[in-house]
Amino acid sequence: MSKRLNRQDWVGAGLQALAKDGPSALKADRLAAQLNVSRGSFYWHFDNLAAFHSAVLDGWFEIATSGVIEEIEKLPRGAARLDRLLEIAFSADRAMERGIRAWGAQSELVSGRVDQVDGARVAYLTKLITEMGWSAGEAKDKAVLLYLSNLGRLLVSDDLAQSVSLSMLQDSAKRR
Amino acid sequence: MSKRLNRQDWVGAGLQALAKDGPSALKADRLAAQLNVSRGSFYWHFDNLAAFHSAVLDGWFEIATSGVIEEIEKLPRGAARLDRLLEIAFSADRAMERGIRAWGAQSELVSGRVDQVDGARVAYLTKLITEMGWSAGEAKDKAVLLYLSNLGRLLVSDDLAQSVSLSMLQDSAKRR
DNA sequence: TACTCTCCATACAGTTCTGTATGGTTTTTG
DNA sequence: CAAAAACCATACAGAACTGTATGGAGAGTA
Repeated sequence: MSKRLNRQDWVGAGLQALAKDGPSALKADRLAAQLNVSRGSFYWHFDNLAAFHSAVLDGWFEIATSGVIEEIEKLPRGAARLDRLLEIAFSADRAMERGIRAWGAQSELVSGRVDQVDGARVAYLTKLITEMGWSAGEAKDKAVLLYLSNLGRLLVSDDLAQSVSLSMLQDSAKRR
Repeated sequence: MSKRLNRQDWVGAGLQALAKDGPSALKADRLAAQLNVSRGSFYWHFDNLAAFHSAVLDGWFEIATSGVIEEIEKLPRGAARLDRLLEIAFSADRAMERGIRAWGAQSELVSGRVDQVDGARVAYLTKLITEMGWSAGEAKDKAVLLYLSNLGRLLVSDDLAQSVSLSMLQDSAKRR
């Protein structure tokens, strides 16, 4: 019944496990059990755990950054872009973000990559806010606060996260 | 030279290790090596790992919440309280906060406790902002955004964290 | 059909941990 | 000082992993 697996299947399972159970779930052992295959399959697709981890990180990078920016850049320049970006960021997978950050707390390599992503996101956000007419300095400040509060939202309980609305975030970037 | 250890020593070492290397450092094995004793000591002070973890969590709770609120409550009611609270929150141990959240991503028990702390902090912050003359609704919104942006700041790279100043946060709660 | 990739199972050796059992060594106290 | 309490070392059994080696089974291709 269950078909044969490829690299993508393993990476996908890794991302899912990371979101659900944290970085300690990123083991060949457990993933194999969950996918109903033996570790033989794992070690065919990946040289070792480190190689697998690197692939998972790449998978997240694609989902969390490249993919999003590509989508935004298709929209016409203006308020619509910022709206869409905030919408995407606001509804991001909280468990995933949690898992990634947790992973970063235990691996320099991962945290370096995460910091890089944070930087890129803030830079892009700053650019969009600048396009809305704010000065460079104001835009940077607004972008940072906006990003940090949304990031905080992603890392906090469902309950607390739901007490802040998308419009509350949008307002902080638009109101003059 | 190195004296004999008590429970507190172990808990302290645990908190330090958590901040430095993440939750995967919370092992009897490694901590013992680091403290230059054998695991015999560990298992004399704690029944098992779970008991130790619980003690570490209690230690964090004390530092991160009770201790702070006690200090604030000694100050006269008014703006000074909010200032001091934000000052403390702003300069909190980022590595520790990272470690705790990372731990929470892998343990329901821990994340439950963390959510509880988040709730208590936001509630207290709301109270202080209300005391400054804002309506209940406005105060709650301001408190949440303020808390989330500072939390985000604690979890992000040094570089990004330093791009937001304490006064930027303070302003968002004070400006009319 | 035969050959060749791609994918997987199994068995083995080795590492890093947990928890228990037992006995020894300090430190405190009556 | 003697007994008790607090603290620690060592040795053992076992769980949860990693990585390697080897022998297949399945699907595509000449």
